[in-house]
Order: sequence, then structure tokens, then C-alpha cells
Amino acid sequence: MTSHSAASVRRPRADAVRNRERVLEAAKAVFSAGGPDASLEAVAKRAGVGIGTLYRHFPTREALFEAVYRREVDQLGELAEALKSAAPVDALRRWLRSNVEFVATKKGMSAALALAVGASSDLSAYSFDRLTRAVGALLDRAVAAGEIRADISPEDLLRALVGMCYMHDQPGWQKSVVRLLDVFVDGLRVKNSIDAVGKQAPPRDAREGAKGKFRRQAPRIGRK
Amino acid sequence: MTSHSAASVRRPRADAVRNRERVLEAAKAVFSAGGPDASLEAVAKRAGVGIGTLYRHFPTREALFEAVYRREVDQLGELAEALKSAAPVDALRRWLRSNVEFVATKKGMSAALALAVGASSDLSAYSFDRLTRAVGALLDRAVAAGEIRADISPEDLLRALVGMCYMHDQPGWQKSVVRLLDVFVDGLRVKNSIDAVGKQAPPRDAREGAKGKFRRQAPRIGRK
Amino acid sequence: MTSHSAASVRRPRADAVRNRERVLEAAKAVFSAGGPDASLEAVAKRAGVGIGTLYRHFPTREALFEAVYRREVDQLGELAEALKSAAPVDALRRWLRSNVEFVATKKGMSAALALAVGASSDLSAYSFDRLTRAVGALLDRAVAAGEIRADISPEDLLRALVGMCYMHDQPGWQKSVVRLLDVFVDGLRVKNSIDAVGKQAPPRDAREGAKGKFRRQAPRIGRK
Amino acid sequence: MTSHSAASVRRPRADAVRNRERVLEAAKAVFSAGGPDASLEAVAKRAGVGIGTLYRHFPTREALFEAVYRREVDQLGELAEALKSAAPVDALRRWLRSNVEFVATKKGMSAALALAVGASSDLSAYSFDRLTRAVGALLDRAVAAGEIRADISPEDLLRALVGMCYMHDQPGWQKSVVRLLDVFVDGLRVKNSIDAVGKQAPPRDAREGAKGKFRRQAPRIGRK
DNA sequence: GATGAATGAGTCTTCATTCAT
DNA sequence: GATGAATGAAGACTCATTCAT
Repeated sequence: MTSHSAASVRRPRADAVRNRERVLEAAKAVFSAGGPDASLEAVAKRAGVGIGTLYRHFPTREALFEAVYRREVDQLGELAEALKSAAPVDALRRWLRSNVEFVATKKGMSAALALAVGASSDLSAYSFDRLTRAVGALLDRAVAAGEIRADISPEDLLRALVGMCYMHDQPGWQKSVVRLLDVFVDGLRVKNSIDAVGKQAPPRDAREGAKGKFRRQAPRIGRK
Repeated sequence: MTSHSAASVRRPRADAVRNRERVLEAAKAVFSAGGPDASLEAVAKRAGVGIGTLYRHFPTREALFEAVYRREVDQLGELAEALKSAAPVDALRRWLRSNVEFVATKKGMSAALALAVGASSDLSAYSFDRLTRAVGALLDRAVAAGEIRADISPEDLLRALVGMCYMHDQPGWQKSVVRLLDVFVDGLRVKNSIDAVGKQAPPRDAREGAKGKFRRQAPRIGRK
Repeated sequence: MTSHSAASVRRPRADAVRNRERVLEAAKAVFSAGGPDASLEAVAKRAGVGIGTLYRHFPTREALFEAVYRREVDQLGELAEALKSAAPVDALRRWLRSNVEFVATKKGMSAALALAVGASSDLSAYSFDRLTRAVGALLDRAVAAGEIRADISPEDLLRALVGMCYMHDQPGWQKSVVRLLDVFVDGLRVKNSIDAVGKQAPPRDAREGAKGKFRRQAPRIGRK
Repeated sequence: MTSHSAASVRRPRADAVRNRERVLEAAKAVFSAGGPDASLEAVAKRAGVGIGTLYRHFPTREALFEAVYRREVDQLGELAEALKSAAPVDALRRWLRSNVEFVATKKGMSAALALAVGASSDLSAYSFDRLTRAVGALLDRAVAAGEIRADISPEDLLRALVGMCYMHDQPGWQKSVVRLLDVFVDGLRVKNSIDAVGKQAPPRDAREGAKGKFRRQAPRIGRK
């Protein structure tokens, strides 16, 4: 439509890009502090833009969430893939620890992790899927090498990790979690030694599977 | 104040007691379903009383929380004490598992558990203290018996438990958590085998302590 | 629940009643002036109550509409019934004229009338039904007496009336409409003299009927 | 201003003309569907142009209205003039019916008609004037021929027509209106037969007149 | 003591309008 | 000239909280 447009997609305006970025940054911070119900107006204010601008870039709360967290989730996923060359159990341990560091470093990473087990939504489904695959690979390798027990699913492990990082706002949580994770990995190496108390868990191969992407559904994220 | 009052404390009116109870019951249900931000008006409506009545009995949201959850927390604490006679590690394992069952059975117990690591408040402080003591006793016994490693604090363990129960709304979470906890306890029995990756945790006795009740402070619970 | 309540329904509080009335009065005025999209906040302000109070009494815009207009519509309906004793054609003419006076006198009556042919909604359906019945009775009587042609339906007549009153904000509209209605009634007395130009309308008895109440449906009233 | 401009008026750029046309087309459609309060952004989007372009061509909502409807109004006016040769009453009847067809055929024509009696504005004033003159000619001829009564003004007739077309969004309205108009014309032929009920209308010549153009004033059209 | 009416602050959301590119 | 980004003013609606009855 414009006379000088060469390609069909226009280069986005510089200030628009800057604003988009600012909003994302602000949203990360605000959601980190105030939870997923935080006021969008607060986000806009922190970003230094009008509320209308926020809405132009992200027409729904969901859209903003998505933009904020998808990238983080992907980083967590890539982390797992990057460890494919290490010794199986060591890779596992290091991935778990790296997660802790990640969460410690990057504000909002914790929320990204939590998404994976949170209330259903497209974004949650994506997160769950992405991370389950990632950790599944690590797990499979260690099991195949016969170094850890086979009855823990990627979902289990993911939940354990998320659960432990859940307390990421307490003083000293980081060391605590590393300690706990180490204990946990130690436990993984013990092959089903104890079953006096409870029922035997299903063997690794008979797990519920569902590797396909996006199994879960549902719109909302935290609003009432 | 009143003309005919013999003693300084009057026996509360029967309907007042009944209303108080109704509100508590309603609050438990509503908070379970809608989270801690649920509308107080919804609570009143469910209890079949006016909003004013709710406020008379519980002048703040916090007060209502307190009344709802303190009892639950105490139950979790007593659970630990009841296991003092069992074999140390077994007692530990059983307590952890019992928590899972508890959360599974009694609506709202999960929230009670979560309080222990949640945002600061009088109630949280109390919960944290109560449960830390409980699990601490179990832990101490097992360490004293030389059956588990000594570098995991009650706080650590509590946080791990809470975190894992955090996902109590996913299908099949219960079995998953039991599995994870078993792995964890298995890991506890391995005495410091691995320390190549991280620093050694401080010995049990040098922990930050703080057994005194109500260390932490702060008013809010989730509202903005 | 209260100790002194004799009957099951409490007498509404005096101030509540007063406020309700104020809001209705204000709404009638505001809707008259600003149309059905007028701001509810403007209504509240004019009534001298908080916006919350307005919402307490009328939880939706529709509810307020309903409360404002149902009574007016009923008055228009009763008007028709009150004329049952007069000579058929005269009754018809007088009813039509009375409507004009009504609209002229009572602010908002025009809107009430317009509802009858307006966008679908429960209230519109009710209005349409109520008024169609009213005018239908008058029409039937005149047709039965053989004094007017039979091919005009109550709906037709109603629409003509509404349409003409539509212009109720022009200077001198009132006399004009009375004049037009008179001409129209005169025309009704001419029994099908002319049909050279168009097709014959269906006979009176074969009309689409649908006397049952509330045929039409649909929620909105004017918002976008 | 521009260096190479020979004459004082430049030939408009081709794309500007095209855009102007697109916007007009879109506006006609959007206003037809959503009423006069429809979003200008919706118009721009439908036209496939930026909102800025719309504003450049039509700096106010009024300006857009004007551009959209003036042409339509003129068409309605010309319709009346085209019938000057027919028999007076027949011409009148045919003009009225033609209006109905017009409204039925051309989306937005109804709005154009309604403008004539709508809220004051330059555009309304123009419409009113244009159409009043048109219908006045038809009326005068029939009165002069002694075929219809003399106490109905062009304004009256216009209002009757508009009023009847007011319901143009109901199913089957078209036949209904034709029927009503026929009845109305029949009524016109009855010379003042009835005056028992109301006062005698003023004679044709003593009417309020006001043939001059643009008597009325006022800016707004429907916005708040 | 119980009740529920009143209040208004806080959020979300939509658009008309202005302006930088 | 065209574009669409930015802005902020409304307006709807929800609830926590106070208070008159």
C-alpha cells in the first residue's frame, strides 16, 4: 500500500519494537512480583507506555503471558539438549542444578517452570510438552545405561523439580534445592530397593506416554 | 458492660456460634475452589449469612484464613508426633506418605501445607514453625540412629514435600508424589556419596536454627 | 435469620427503596436524553448514588431497562383495554391519539413504544407482544363491525404508530402525527378500493398470528 | 506550494482517489450494519486503509457522514421530480412506493431517509430541505387538482414515510409498509370527513413554511 | 448480633484522535 | 500522502469495606 514498500511485510517501526520490548520486560518483572493476576495497568505504567499501547501489542492477558514465557521455556528446553554428550547421570544432575541457577538468575524463570504443571492453557500445554520431552531424553539415556531405576517418568521428574523450585522466594532456597536434588538423584540410583510400604510403581516402559504435542486444553491462566 | 453479666466472659449466643461455624465451613470450601483470592462475599453467601456477619466474626481476611487453616496445620503436626514409636526411616517415609494422603483426602489441606512456605504472615510463620518442628523430630531420630545423612534440614525436607504436593490438581499426582518421595528417602540413606559437583552442605548442627516461634512477619497473603 | 423477622420476606429498607426509585427516575431521564447507550455512570450520578448501588439494584443494563420501561408499556396496553366500550373506529382513533399524548407527556414513553419494534430482547419481545395484543383487540372489533378493511394486521398498525412517533423531537411533531393518524384511520375505512398498483394483502384472518407470549429472543439492547 | 504546480488546483493523486472511494464504500456498509456509532477503525479496516488515511480524507465523523449520505438523499429527491408527468395521486403513491423499494434495495438508503428527520446537523438540515421540497411538489400538484385534502404538509408526509420505513429491519416489512402507505393515500383522498375528535388542522397555505435552506443547526449526530 | 445496602477505588477494555515515520 | 503506533479518556463491572437499620 505504501509506495516504497518492497516486500509484502513492512519492517516494524523502531519505536514500536522498543515499546514491545519494554512491555515484555515490565511484564516479566510485574508478573514475577505480583503473580499472574497482576494489573495490566501496572505493567503499562512500569513500561512507561499507555495502556492502549500494551493492548495493541498484546490484545489479551494470555497473549502477553505467552510472549513473556515461551522464550523462557524454550531456554529451559535447550538446556537439556545441550547436555546430551555428558555421562548420563551426571547430565541429569547437571541439568537439574542448572535449572536452579536459571531460576535464581532470571526473574520469571520460576514462573515459566511452574507453567509446566499449572492450570491448563495453550501455553501450559506447550510448556509441559516442551519440558517433558527435554527431561525425557535425559532420563531415557540414564535408564538405558542401566544407571538409574526405570520407574520414574519424565513427568515425575519434572514435577519434582518444579516442586522444589516452588519455594524460590525464601532466603537460602538455592543451596537447599541443590541439596535436595542431589539427594533425589542419589535416590534414583537405588534400584527399587524398598517396596515394603507401598505398591510397586509401573515399569518405565508402561508409562502413560502421550508424547504428542499439546494434549491438554483450556483457556484461562489465573483470572477468576 | 451488660447489666446481668455475672462473669467477665459471656457465653456466646448460640446462633453466633452456629454462624461462626458455617462461615468457617464455607470459607474452607470456597478457598479450596477459588484460591486465596476468592471473594469474601462468595464465602458469606455460601455460608448463608450476611457479609456483615462474616466481618463481625473475622474482621480481616487474614483472620479468616487463620481460623480456617490453623487447625489443619495442627493435624499435620500431630501426624508426625504420632509416629515416634516406629523405626526411624520408616517413620519418616510414612509421615511423608501420610501427608500425601491427607492432602488427597481433605480439601484445603494442600493450602494448609503450602502456607508453611508461602508469603510471610503470622499464620505462615506459625505453620512453618509448627511443621518444621514436627519433621525435625523425625529427621533427628533417623540421623541419630545413623540411618540417613545429616546434611538435610527439616526446612529442606518440608519444602520438598510442599513443592511436590503443589501439583495436587493434576491427574495421577498422588501416585507420582509417593514415588518421588520414596526415591527421595532412598537418596537420604546414601551417605554423602557424591560431592564432585557441588559444595558440601553444612553439618546438621550448624544449621541456621531459628526454632523460636514466629520469626517472620508481614501482613498480606495474596491480595493486592 | 434475624430474630425479629415475622414473615419470610423482610420489609425492604427505607433507604434502599428510596435509592431504587431515584435510580429509576434518573434512568428514565438519562435514557430519554441520551438514548439506550447512555452511560450507567451518568445515571448513577444523576440519581445521586454510587455506581455500586446502581449495580446492586440492577445488575445489568437490561435489568434497568426492564424496570424502567415495563411499566410504561403496560400503561400503553391498558389504554387500549380501557376503550373497549367506545364505538369501534372511534376507539381506534382515540387510542392512537392517546399514544401521541402519552409520548408527548411522559418522557421516555417514546422509547417504551419503540421497544416494541426494536432489537430483540426479552423486554422487546414482551413489549411487542403486549402492544400487539392491545391494538389487535381494537382492530378486530372494528373489522368485525365491518367498519374498516381487514387486511391490516395489528403489527402493521403498531409499526406505523411507532414510526410516526419516532420523530418526537421535532418541533410541532405532535399535531403533525395526530393529523397523519387521522388520515390513516380515514384510509382504513376505505375498503380495498385500490389494488391496481400492488398485490392484494392477505386477508385479516390468515395473518401470521403468533399471539403466544415471548416469541422473539436475544440478549442485547443497544451496546456494541 | 509545490514547485512544479502550474494551476492552483492539483490533480489529486490516483491512489488518493481510490482510497477515498474505498472508504466511502466501507463506511456505507459499516454504518448500515452497525448504526451511526460504528467504530471508525472498523471502517478503515474494511476499506483496507490505515486509520490515518481515513482521517485525512474525512477529518470528522460528520464529514464522512456527509460524503456518504448526500448522494443518496439527492437520489431520493430526484425520484420525486421524475414523476411530475404522472397523474397527481398516482404519482404520489408511486413515489412513496418507490422509496420503499429504494430502501429495500440500497443498503443505507434508510439511514439517508431517516436523516431528514433526525438530530439536527448540517447534513440533516440539507436532507430535510431537499426532500421536503421534492415531496412538496408532488403534494401541491395533487391538492391543486382537488384530489386530496389540503391540510397535510410536505413535512407531515415525509415524516409518515420515514416513520413507516423505520422498521426496515423486520422480516416482511416491505409488504407491510406498502400496505400502510396505500391506506394512507386512501386516507388522503377523504376530504376532512372527520373532525369530531380533534381540532381542525390549519389550511394548507398557512403552514409554517420555511422553505429556505438550512434552517436548523447543530453538530453532533449520535456520539456522546 | 445480624443484616445487607451503600460506597468507591481499581481493573479491564474500547476507541477517537494525534503524530512520528 | 499513507500508515499504523501511541495515547488517554470513558465506561462497564467487581469487590472489599463501612454503616445504618
